[in-house]
Amino acid sequence: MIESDKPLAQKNRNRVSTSIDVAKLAGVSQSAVSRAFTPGGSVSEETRAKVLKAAKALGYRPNAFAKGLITQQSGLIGIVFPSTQSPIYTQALQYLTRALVAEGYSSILIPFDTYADGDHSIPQLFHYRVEGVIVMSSTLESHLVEECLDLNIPVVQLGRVARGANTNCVVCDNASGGVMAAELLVARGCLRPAFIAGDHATSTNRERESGFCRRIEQLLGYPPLVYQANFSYEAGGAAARELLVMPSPPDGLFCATDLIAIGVMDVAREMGLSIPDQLQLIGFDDIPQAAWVGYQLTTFSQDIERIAEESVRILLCQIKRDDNRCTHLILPVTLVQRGTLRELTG
Amino acid sequence: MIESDKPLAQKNRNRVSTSIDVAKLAGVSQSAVSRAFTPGGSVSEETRAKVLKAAKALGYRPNAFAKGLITQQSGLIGIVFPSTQSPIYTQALQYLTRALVAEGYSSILIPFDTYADGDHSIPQLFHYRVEGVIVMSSTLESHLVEECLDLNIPVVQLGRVARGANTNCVVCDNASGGVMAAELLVARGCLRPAFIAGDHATSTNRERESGFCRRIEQLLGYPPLVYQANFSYEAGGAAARELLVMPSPPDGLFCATDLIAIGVMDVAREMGLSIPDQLQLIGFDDIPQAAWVGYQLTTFSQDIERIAEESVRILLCQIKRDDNRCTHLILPVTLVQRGTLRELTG
DNA sequence: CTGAAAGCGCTTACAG
DNA sequence: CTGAAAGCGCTTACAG
Repeated sequence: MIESDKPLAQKNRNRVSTSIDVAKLAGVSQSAVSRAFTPGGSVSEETRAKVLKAAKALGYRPNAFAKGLITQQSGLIGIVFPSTQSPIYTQALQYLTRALVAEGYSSILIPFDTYADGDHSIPQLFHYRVEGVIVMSSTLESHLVEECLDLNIPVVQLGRVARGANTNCVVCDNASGGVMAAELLVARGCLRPAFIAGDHATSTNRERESGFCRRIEQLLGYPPLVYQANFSYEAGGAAARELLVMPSPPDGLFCATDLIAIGVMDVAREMGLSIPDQLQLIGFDDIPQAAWVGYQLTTFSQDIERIAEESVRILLCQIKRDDNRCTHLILPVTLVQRGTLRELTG
Repeated sequence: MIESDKPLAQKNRNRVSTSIDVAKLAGVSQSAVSRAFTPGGSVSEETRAKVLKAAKALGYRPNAFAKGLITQQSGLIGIVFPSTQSPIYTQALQYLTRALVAEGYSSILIPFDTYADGDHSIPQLFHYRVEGVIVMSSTLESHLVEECLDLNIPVVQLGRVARGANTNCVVCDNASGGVMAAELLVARGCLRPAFIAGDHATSTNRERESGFCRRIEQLLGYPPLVYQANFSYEAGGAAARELLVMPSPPDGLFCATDLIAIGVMDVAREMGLSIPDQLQLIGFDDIPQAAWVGYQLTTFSQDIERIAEESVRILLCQIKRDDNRCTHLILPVTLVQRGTLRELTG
C-alpha cells in the first residue's frame, strides 16, 4: 500500500505546471499568461508582473512542443556531425551550438552514420520539423541535403561543397592555401614538390590539391607528384614510407591536413631525415598538435569560429526571410609560420 | 503580381502533410493512420498497407511535436558537452548519439558554457521537456543536475562524480589506474615518483591522484611529489620545466592525462632527457596521440564506447521504469604498454 | 489591455 | 479491427 502510494505522490509533486496553473494562481486568463511570455505581447506591466510571479512560484516553463505545434516553428536546428578524429569539427560544433543558443535555437545532433545506415531509417530529424540543417560531414555524399531541399528546409554545408548542389556553404579558401603552399615551397628552392592527398571525395581535398598543382605547374613548368592517401595520421606515415625511399624523393611536401603532415614528420624523423633541412613541409588546418613543441608545423589556419558563426547567420537568414538564394561564402586562410619551412635566403 | 504569387505557390507545394491528408488519400480514418504508425497498434494488415502507401506518396512524417504533446514523451535527451580539447569527449559524444538513435531517441546538445552563463538564462532544455540528461562536462559543478532532480528528470554523469550528489554516474576506475601506475613505477626502480595533477575540481583527477599517492606511500614509505597543473598540453610542459631542473628531479611521472604527459615529454626531450632511461612516464586516457610514433606513451585506456553505452542504458532504464535508485558504475581500465616505461629487469 | 475560443497534429480511451 | 471525439498546452485572431 505504502509502496504504491509513493510513486503517485511523486508524480503529483513533480507534475510540470502549465499556463493554466499559472493563470489560476495569478488570477488572470490563460491568454494573459501566454502574452506575458511572448516578447512584444500586449499585456500591462501589472499583469505581466503578476504572471511572472506566479510562474516563478510554480517553476513554470512554457512547453516548447505546444508552442512549436501552434506556431509551426520548432526552434530546432539539425547538426550533422561526422565520425572523424579531427578536432576541427569538435571546435566547429561548439561554436555552432553556442551561436545557435544565442539566437534562441536548440541543436539536434545527427551522427553521420545514422543517416548513412540506409534509407529505410527515416531520420527522426524530420519528425521534429527542424527549421534548418547544418552539415559538417566532409565525406557525406548522401541525399540528406536533397531531402531537405525537397522539404524546403534550408541547409548550410560547413567546410565542404557538394558537387553541383545549389546549397549554401561556408568554407575556407582551400584553393588559395594550395596556391600559397606552392609559392612558399618553390621560393625555398623546392624542385620536387609533392602533394599528399586526403580523401578524394571531399571538396576540401580537391581544392587544396588543384590550387597547389596549378601553381606548381605555372612556377616550375611541371606538376607536383600527387600521392593519394586519406585524412589520417597513419596515412601520412604510410605515404612517407613510400615516398621518402624513392630514388629522388620529394624535397617539399604539401599535405592535405595537419594530421597527415604530422604522420609524415614522425616517419621522416624515424628515417633520419632532418626537417626542414632535408624535407620541407606544409600542413593545413592548424590543429592544436601542429603547435606542439615536437612538431612546430607550418600550416594554414582557418577561422573556425567565424566559419561557424557565418554558417549560423546564413542559415537563420534563410529561415527568417524564406529566401532561397544560395550563398557560397569563402573565408580567407592565414599562414602560420613555424618550423617546417626553411628561412628565405636573401 | 507574379512575384507575390511565387512564394505562396511554394508554400503550398511544400506544405508538410498530416495524418488527415494521409487518411483522406487512403480512404480511412485519421485514427487508422495513427495506429498504422504506432508499433503494436491494432490495425489490419490491409489497412496498414493502404496507409503506408498513401503516406509514402505524400511524404508523410508523423509530427513529433504533436505526438510528444499528447504522449508527454519528448523522445529527446539532453547532452551537456564540455568546451574541452580532449578527444575523449568527442568520441563519447559520437557513441552516445549513436546509442540514443538506436533506441529511438534524439539528442539535444547543450554547450557547457551556455548554462554556466548565469541563472537568468533558463535552459531551453527544459522547455523541450527532455526525458533525461547526460552530463559530460568534467569541471561543471553547476546546479543543472539539481534542477533536473527537482523536475524528476533522470541524469547520468559520464566520466565524473559530483560530490555528494545522489545521481547516476559511469566512470572508469581512476583509482585503480592510480594504484597500478604506482606499482609499475616502483617495480621499475623509481624512488622519486611524482604526480602531475589536472584540474583539482574534477573527480577524475582526484581519484587518479589519491590512488597513486596512497599506493606509493604504502610501497615506498613516503608520498610522491604532487605538482598542481591542469588538463592541458601546455601545463604539462610548464610542469616539466619546473620539476626537471630540481636538485633531485623526479625519476618517474604519473600524469593525470595523456595530454599532460605529452606536454612533459616534449619539454623533457628539449632538455635532453632520454625517455624512459632518465625519466619514466605514464599517462591516462589513451588518446590517439599517445600512440603516435613520436610518443609511444604508456597509458591507461578507458573503454569509451562501453562507458557511453552504459550511460545510455542506465538513463533509459530510469526513464522507462521511473525508478530512481542510483547507479554508480565503475568500468575497468586497461594498461596500454608502449615505450615510456623501462623493461622489467628479472 | 483582456478573455473566450478555435485550432496546431497527434494518441487513445470509448463504443461499436 | 474501426471511427468519432476528447484533449495534450500552447498562440492568436476576434470581440470587447
